[in-house]
Order: sequence, then C-alpha cells, then structure tokens
Amino acid sequence: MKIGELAKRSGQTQSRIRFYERIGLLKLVDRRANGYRAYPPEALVVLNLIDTAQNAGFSLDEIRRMVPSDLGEWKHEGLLDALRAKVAEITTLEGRLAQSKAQIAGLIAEIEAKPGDITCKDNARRVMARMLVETAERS
Amino acid sequence: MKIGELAKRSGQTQSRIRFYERIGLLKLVDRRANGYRAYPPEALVVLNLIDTAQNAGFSLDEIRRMVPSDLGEWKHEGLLDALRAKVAEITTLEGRLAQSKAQIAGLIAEIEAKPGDITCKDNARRVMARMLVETAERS
DNA sequence: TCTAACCTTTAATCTAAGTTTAAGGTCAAG
DNA sequence: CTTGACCTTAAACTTAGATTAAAGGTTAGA
Repeated sequence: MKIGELAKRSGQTQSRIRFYERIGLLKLVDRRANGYRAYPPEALVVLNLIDTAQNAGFSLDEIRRMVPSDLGEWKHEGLLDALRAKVAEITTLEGRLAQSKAQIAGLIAEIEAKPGDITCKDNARRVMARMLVETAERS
Repeated sequence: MKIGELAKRSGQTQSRIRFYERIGLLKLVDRRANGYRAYPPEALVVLNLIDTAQNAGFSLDEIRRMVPSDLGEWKHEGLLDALRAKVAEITTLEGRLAQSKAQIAGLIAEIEAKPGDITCKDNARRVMARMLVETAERS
C-alpha cells in the first residue's frame, strides 16, 4: 500500500503519516526501489491504534512508549501502569473542571442577582469583590 | 509600584507581566520619566482577575474580550454570554473525559481478564481486536 | 511525448502562553 | 566611582502536533 491509499483508508493526512514516521511512532514501513513508501496492511491497524489512544488523552510521546510498533510484543506491565495512571489523571482533571464550572456558575448567579437599583458600575465592583474572595480562597 | 514589586505581590514573573501588556491584556500601566513602568494598585486586582479566569479555563484571548481592562465598564451582556458558553464547553469536555475514562477502564479489564492459558502475544491480539471495535464504534 | 496524479525531501510556519537572551540604561550605597 | 540590584528593549527560543511550501522525481494514460 502506498501512502495515498493508507491516508485515504485511515482518514489521516499524508503529512501526518510521514510525521508519525519521523518521530518514530510508525515504523511499519518499507521502501520500494523508486523511493516510495510501502505499507503492510498492519500499518492501518497501528494508525487506528494511535488515533484511539490519542482520543483517550494520551500524548504521542506516551503512545510511543506504550506501543511497540512491531505489533506483537506489548511490554504488558508498563502498559497497564500507563493506563491506570491515565485514569487517575482524568479523574483529577474532572475534579478541576467541576470546580471551574461551579465557580463560573456562581459568578453568573452573582451577576444576575444585581439588585436592580444599583448602577452597572457598582454591580461590577460588587461582583469583582466576590471574585477576588474566590481567588484568595483558591490560593 | 514598579514591576518588581508587582511581580512579587502578584506571584507572577516580570516577563509574564510584560507579556500581558504586550498582548493588550494589561493596560493599567504608566511610565516614569526614566522609562520604568509604574503600576497603580488596581493592576494587582487585574492580574488576580486574569489568573482566576485562566484557572477557570479561559484563554488569554477570551479574557481580553471579556475584561475591559479599565476596570469599571464591563460589557455586561457579552460577559454573561461568555460565561454561559464556557459552562457549556466544560460540560462537553466532561462528557468526553467520562467516555475516555470508561474506555480505558474497559481496556484495563480486558487485559487483566487474560485467560491465563493463552500466550502474551495472543492476548495482545485479542485486546487489539477489542480496541479496534471501539475505534470503529466511535467513528 | 505530454500531462496529471502521485510520490519524495527539507525547511519553514503555525498556535498558545510564555521564557530566555543579549545588550544596555538607572539608581542607591559605600 | 564602582558595584549590584533593578529596569528597558527586541528578538529568538520553547513544546506539541502537526501543516505548508518549495523544489523536484515517478508513473500511468491518451
């Protein structure tokens, strides 16, 4: 399979596929006499794997460490550790997002609760004072 | 207040404070005769505000659009819209994270459920087949 | 043979949010 | 008057994950 076909079948750009090769992520490639890249069908599997892992939040660097690229010898214990670490990481991130969301929601409520008889400027001051309290609490 | 003091009191680096000024985020600054920057106390408030907003997940670009920098005229309706949009964005992100987490957790379970009588290589194939199914389902 | 579709390479460019470096001006103390 | 702390600028560099451009080689079909 030439790169154009692999690109079409994997849904990725040629430049991206060449980039993965350059950074040592996709080693499953040969060369024909004319210099063209020749991919075995497994290359499609690897590209899908990379895409899946990336969607799960792994960086290309992490993926390179996890995927053996020859597709047959997973350094199994390291992989499990990486997966568990990633779950923990996501959990942490979820906590931070929930906090941010609550903070913003609170701010919206604060702004909307404008007494109506005070000026916009005064409301701004009131809201700002509240935000600074939150900032102080966070640190 | 000179930049050194502002940096110390805000907990940010001088280069960062100059950078904020350069991109038009911190306009609350004067110059002394010698060329030194002179900050009013409110600059500290603005820096805290930027920090808070950034922690809530806003980009500097978004912050610039939201914060009027003269600290007294909030284009109120735009701010509320931005805040609501950010809450929606966080909610979307939370959904994606939950999905990723579930996917990884499933993968961990799959790997650990290795029958015990098959080889590591065969288990790799089994797990990979499973991952590719998930990839296909996602697209 | 011409042309269009493919393929190759290296190097530059992009975004975000800054940091670092180089070269130099200002100021207070001893 | 010199030393050290502080300030100035512009420009280059950083990371991640690519994309784009420039310049050129290969191949299939009419």
